[in-house]
Amino acid sequence: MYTKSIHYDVIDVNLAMRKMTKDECLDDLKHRILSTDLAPGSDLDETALAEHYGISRTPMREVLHRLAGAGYISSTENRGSKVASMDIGTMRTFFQTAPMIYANIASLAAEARTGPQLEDLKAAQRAFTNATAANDAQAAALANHHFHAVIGQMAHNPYLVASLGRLLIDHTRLSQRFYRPASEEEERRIEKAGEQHDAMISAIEAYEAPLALDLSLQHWDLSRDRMERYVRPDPLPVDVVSLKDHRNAV
Amino acid sequence: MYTKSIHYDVIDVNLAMRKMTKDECLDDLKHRILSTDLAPGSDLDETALAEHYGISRTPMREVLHRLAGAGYISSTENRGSKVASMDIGTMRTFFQTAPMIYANIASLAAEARTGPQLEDLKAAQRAFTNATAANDAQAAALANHHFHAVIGQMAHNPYLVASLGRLLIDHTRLSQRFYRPASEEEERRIEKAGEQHDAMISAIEAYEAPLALDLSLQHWDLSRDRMERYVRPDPLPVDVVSLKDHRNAV
DNA sequence: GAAATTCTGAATGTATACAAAAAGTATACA
DNA sequence: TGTATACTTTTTGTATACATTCAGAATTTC
Repeated sequence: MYTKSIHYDVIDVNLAMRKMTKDECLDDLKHRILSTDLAPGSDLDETALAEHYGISRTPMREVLHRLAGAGYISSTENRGSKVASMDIGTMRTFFQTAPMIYANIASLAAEARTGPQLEDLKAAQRAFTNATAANDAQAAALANHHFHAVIGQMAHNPYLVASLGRLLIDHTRLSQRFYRPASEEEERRIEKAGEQHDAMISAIEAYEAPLALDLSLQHWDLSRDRMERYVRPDPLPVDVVSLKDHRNAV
Repeated sequence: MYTKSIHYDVIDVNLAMRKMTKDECLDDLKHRILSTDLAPGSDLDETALAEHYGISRTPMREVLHRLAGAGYISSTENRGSKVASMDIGTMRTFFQTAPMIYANIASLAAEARTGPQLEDLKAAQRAFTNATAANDAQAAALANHHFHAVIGQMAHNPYLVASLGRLLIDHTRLSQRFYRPASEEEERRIEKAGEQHDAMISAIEAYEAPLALDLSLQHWDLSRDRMERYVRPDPLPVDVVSLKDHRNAV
């Protein structure tokens, strides 16, 4: 999915494009929402979107309903759709819920995974490491999303996968900027996330459920650290004058 | 919702009815699926349904997509929709997942509930006791569904509610026949379920999260017992002859 | 007679015209 | 100036005709 990702010039985003199929349209909108290219809370005009994707309003509306069902957008009767918002309440709930779901999903995945799914997972991990190596933050976030979605498939639990899908939407949007290392320390953390992915693959491959669970919790801790560090960064220097001097000195 | 429930003669189910609004259609289909009036796995013909509800295919398709998004039905491209199936694998997963979600939802509900929601919950419980008192198994199952859905709203956690919604669909369908007591013992169990509901209401009202969690686990145990008893009933008597004698003696 | 192929029909999928609802704008009036 | 109300515009919702797809029947071929 993320290897054959759809590419088109960002400049062209608001111009009509050659007839896209309904599924491509669905995938493209998902990617644009996950990458926060479409900001949380922004309005979606079905006529404009239909024109943009070169399909009529009927299938466009169907796509929007599917996105609403999966939690990507929220629609109100007679008042259109908007990209799912991410307010402070959502974030709190997210941090509260994610570890439990992730851990259980990982454990179930290690119990129920199939061979082909394992190959998918390894492919997703390759895409992830490629993206981080290329410093492509957006691709890395999407590849990470896909990696965890595949683990969800492995878990073979439609109930929990419904939660997981919604968690991943917000997780990916939150972490959108994290894979562009701001410091050596950050770079080391991204590296570590990749290593944790590899460890999780091994545990799942060996059907070691408790280990997979434990690793996924460690992975969550790392991810949470980075999100907290982003939400609550180091405060700006108080002594602005000396900072200015320092700048001038460069 | 379950107090002003839609009534129409069961005989009329396959005849066209006076123009229903889209939302009514959605609710009616949900009820018919939850009550297993529409059996798991059965095919849904969108043309026939549209005619039945007196709306055109466009809004009918929208309703079907909404139902698919919520897990009531599953649709395949170019091959229509069918009521979500309930195979042995689904059941296993259900029993595996339900207690965790229910318990966490109950705990969160006790932390976050609002006043109006508490009133909704009490109303749902009244509907439930009325239905059991009237020996209306179907109404009881739907009222029970609503009761737990309201607790889901209280929890204020869209991630877990996505799981809960799907669990409740299967739970309600599984327990469809349970509220028609087959014995005094069964009657006592239904009574106990109602008492547990009351205890949960009190815990939630008092913001006592750990208690609500514990009560919901007890409630689950009872529910699970009854489902197991249904799936694996007492074996038929081996000594058929003596049974026959017994019957004749009556 | 069995297998493959081509029809045929019944369903789903799409486009478009029209209806209804909401939002925005201008005007009248206090 | 501020408010209310009627009108206009924009956007969403619905119906319907048409296109496409798929499953099964009929036909052909070996």
